[in-house]
Amino acid sequence: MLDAAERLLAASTDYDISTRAVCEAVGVTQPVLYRIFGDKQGLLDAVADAGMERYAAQKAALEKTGDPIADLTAGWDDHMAFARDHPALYQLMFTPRPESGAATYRRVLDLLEATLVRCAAVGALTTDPANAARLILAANVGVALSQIARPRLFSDPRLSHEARDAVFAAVLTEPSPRGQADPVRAAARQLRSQLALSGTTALEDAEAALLDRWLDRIAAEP
Amino acid sequence: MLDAAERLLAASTDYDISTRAVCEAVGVTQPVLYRIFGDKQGLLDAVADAGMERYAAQKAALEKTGDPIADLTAGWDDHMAFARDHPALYQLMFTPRPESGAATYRRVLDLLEATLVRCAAVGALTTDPANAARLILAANVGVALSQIARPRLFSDPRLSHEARDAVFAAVLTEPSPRGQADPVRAAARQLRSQLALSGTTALEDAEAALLDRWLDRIAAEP
DNA sequence: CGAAGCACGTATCACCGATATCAGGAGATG
DNA sequence: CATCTCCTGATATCGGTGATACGTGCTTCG
Repeated sequence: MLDAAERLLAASTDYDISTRAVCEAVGVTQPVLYRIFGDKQGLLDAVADAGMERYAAQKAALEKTGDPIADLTAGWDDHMAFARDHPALYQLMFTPRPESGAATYRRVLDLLEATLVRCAAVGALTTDPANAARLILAANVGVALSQIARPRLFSDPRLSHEARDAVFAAVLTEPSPRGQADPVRAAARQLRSQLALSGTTALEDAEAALLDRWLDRIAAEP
Repeated sequence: MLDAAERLLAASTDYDISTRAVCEAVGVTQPVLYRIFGDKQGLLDAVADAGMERYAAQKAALEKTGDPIADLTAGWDDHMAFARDHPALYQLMFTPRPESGAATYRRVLDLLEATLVRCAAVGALTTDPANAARLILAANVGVALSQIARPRLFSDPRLSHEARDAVFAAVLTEPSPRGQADPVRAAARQLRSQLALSGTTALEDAEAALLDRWLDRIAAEP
C-alpha cells in the first residue's frame, strides 16, 4: 500500500494523491486505509518514513570510506541524487508540512551529525557537529528544492558543487578536495565576468566571442 | 480579493485555502473568482505575485547604502525576515509548485543579480553574477524553508548568519584589494600568470599564444 | 461448536474545484 | 426612446475527495 501510494505520488502532476486512488490501486476500500493510517496525513507520513528508510539505506551503503570528509562530500551528492530521482517523495519529506515531517528532519540530521562527529574526531571540524549539521542540511535542502522547482535555472551540477564547497569550507578546517583547488579556473571565471560587465574596447567583437569560448573551456576543464 | 486570499492563507493551518472561503470573505460567489483568475492556480499565482511585489518594495526600501556588499548582506537578512513574517506566503512563493511560481524565482534572481553586478563592478565578485545569484538564492531559500519547517531546530539566527557568511565567502573576494584600479586588467593579469605556471591542456598551443597576446592587450589598456 | 471480536465493504455526509446556464444592467445604435 | 449586445454576477449542479457510521462475513478461541 505504501508502495502504491509512492508510485501514485511519483506519477501525479501536482504532487498530491487521493486516498481513493491508493485504495483502488491496492484493491481495497477507503475505510481500511483509515483503519491502518488513521488519516491521510498518517498515510503521507508513513510514505515519507518509508522514503526516509530508503534514503538511510542508500546512504548507509555509501559510507564505507575511512575518510569522513570524503563520506561527507559523497553524502551531499547522494542527497542531491535522491532529490533528483524522487522529486515528489523528496518534497514530501523536506517541504514544510504542518504538524508533520519532524521525524524525517530529525533522522537526517542524526545521520549527518554522525558523519560530522567522525570529522571532528580527526580535527577537521571548526564548530560543533550539531550546528554544522543544521547548516549543511539547510543548504542542501535549499539547493535540492530549487533544483526541483526550477530545473532550468538550478539543475547545473556546478551549482550544487559550489554550494557544497562553500558550506564545507565554513565548517571544515581542510579545504575540500575538489573545491576551488584550481586557481586557473577561478581566474578564467573572474576575467569572463569582468569582461562581460565592462565593455572593454581592447578586443574586437569576434575576438571577445572567441575569448569567451576559450574561457568557458578553461572553466569547464575537469 | 487578493488581500482576503492572503489573509486566509496566513490564517490557515495547512497552508491551503478554498475558493469558496475567499469568495465568501469578499462577498461574491465562485464564478466571479473563476472569471477573474480563471483557476485556483491563477488565484494563487496572483497572491504570490502580490507577495513578490511587497517583497520587492521592502527590498527596494532597504537598498540605499553605497556599499553593495552591505546591501547584499542586508538583502539576505531581509529575505529571512520576510520568510519569518509571512511563512505561508513565503512557502507559496518559493516551494516547488508544478507549473507555477516561475515569475517569483525569476524576479528575485533579477533583483539579486542587480546587486551582485554592483559588487562585481567594484571587483568584489569571483564568479559571474548569474551564477552567484543562483547560489545565494538557493542557500537562502533552504535556510528559510528549514526555519519554517522546523523552527525548533533552525530558528537560531546564528545559523542564518553562518550560512550567509559561508555562501558570501564563496563568491566574494576579501575586501583587502580595495584600491584595485581596474578589475578587468587585474583579472587578465591574474589569469595570464596562472596559465603560465600551470600547463593547462584545455587550449592548444596556438590558442594559448593568441590568448596570451589578447591578455597582454587587455592588461595594457589605458 | 458457538460466540465474540475484528476486518472489510456499503452507503453516506460535508466539502471543494469547476462549469453550464440564466438574470440584470450599461452602453451603443437606429 | 426602443432594442440589441456585451459584460457582470448569481443559481444550480457535476464530479471528485476526505472522512465516517453502520452492517456483514470471517477468524479465532473457549
